[in-house]
Amino acid sequence: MNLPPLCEAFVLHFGEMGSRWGINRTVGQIYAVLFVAEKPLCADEIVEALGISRSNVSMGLKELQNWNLLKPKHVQGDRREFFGTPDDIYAIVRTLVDERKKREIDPTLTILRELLMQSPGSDAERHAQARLKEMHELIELMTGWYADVQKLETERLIQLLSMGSKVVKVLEMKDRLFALPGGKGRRATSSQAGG
Amino acid sequence: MNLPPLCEAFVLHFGEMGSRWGINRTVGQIYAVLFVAEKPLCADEIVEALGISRSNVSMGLKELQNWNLLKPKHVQGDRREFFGTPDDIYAIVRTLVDERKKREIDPTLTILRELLMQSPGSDAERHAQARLKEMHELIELMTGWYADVQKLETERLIQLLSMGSKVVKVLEMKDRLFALPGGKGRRATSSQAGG
DNA sequence: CTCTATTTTCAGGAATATCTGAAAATTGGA
DNA sequence: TCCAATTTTCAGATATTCCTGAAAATAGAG
Repeated sequence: MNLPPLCEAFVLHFGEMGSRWGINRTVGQIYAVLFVAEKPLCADEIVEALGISRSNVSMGLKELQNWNLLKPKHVQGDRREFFGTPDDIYAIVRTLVDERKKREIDPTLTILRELLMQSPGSDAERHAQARLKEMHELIELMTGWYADVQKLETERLIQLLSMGSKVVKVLEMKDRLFALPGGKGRRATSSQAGG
Repeated sequence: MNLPPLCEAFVLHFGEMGSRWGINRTVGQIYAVLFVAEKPLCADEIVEALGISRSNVSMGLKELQNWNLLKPKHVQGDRREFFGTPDDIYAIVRTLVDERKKREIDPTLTILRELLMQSPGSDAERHAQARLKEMHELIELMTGWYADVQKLETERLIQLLSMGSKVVKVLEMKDRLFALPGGKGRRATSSQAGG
């Protein structure tokens, strides 16, 4: 590997972490190199940096492009293609989450819905369905939250995350100010997000 | 595989998804079986259900126990050990996130902090550090949010998630009600969560 | 169109990860 | 203590994933 020590340390760690996330170590390393690079790199520069084969880089870049994680760039009068990562790290995370959701969560929701439609043929299946229903509702709750929060501009998102659970305090305050007739027990257990 | 069709479909899908998450397919299947089971199962019942070797089940269960994802149960007058999953699916997700954080995020934060302490020896390293700083701040923001939100009781958590980005509306309202002297520009860009 | 730099593909070898059966270890009861 | 049921370990077999070099495909310049 042919990188400044600091970059190398990061690249190695990132590759390692990637491999715990079902991402090919090399692909993780390629992304790490591009992430810390000062400017977009071409395939051969990545080969040079990581000391892996050209074909491996090609496959890795293709994989990353399938994930929408790269910004390709063409240089005038140069036939090679250069690649960088988005400057905005929030954009990167949004893409990552979107893609993982598309590949893993959405198919799971589909299966769960299919299985919940079936009429159970035994107590075992009835019980399984009850469990799957819980899972389905939880996933819907979380993806619903994400879909909503995803629309926020970064500034607002940061504000929201910085607040953490303190928003609950604000909500309580709101509830007190505009006290509902029903008193404190505004339940939100089921999947409805409520208008 | 020896399971009711509905369970089998779920188990297969879950194993498949697990393997995309860096989790051994079989381990995922074992958890899926336990998740939908009506009662805790012993190792041989899992062998029977999944059609895999006894030793494989043993290793899988050990793995799941390392993740704190199982509820072991002993039956009076039976030497075998039985395993179930927590009834509360929110508890399961909390454990999952906690463990993943411990294994993946925390070490990453450690590395990032180490690298940010170093004095850059070149422009390349200086630029890399700037990038790593962005990443570090983002991760701190997210883990800070999680640490905070994690403390909420499930009921409150559901309420919070159900609101999604609507809390931002509430925050705006709060800001209007208690208008700060400085006007609208309360910035929250840096890592401080603000008391 | 031709030429050449560049990228992509892919068969097969290398490296990892997973799984199994057999043997060892553990454990609770007699 | 000893015994038998149960669990765990682990070396080697199997399966999967990853990587490479060579060959094919692509694409821009002339």
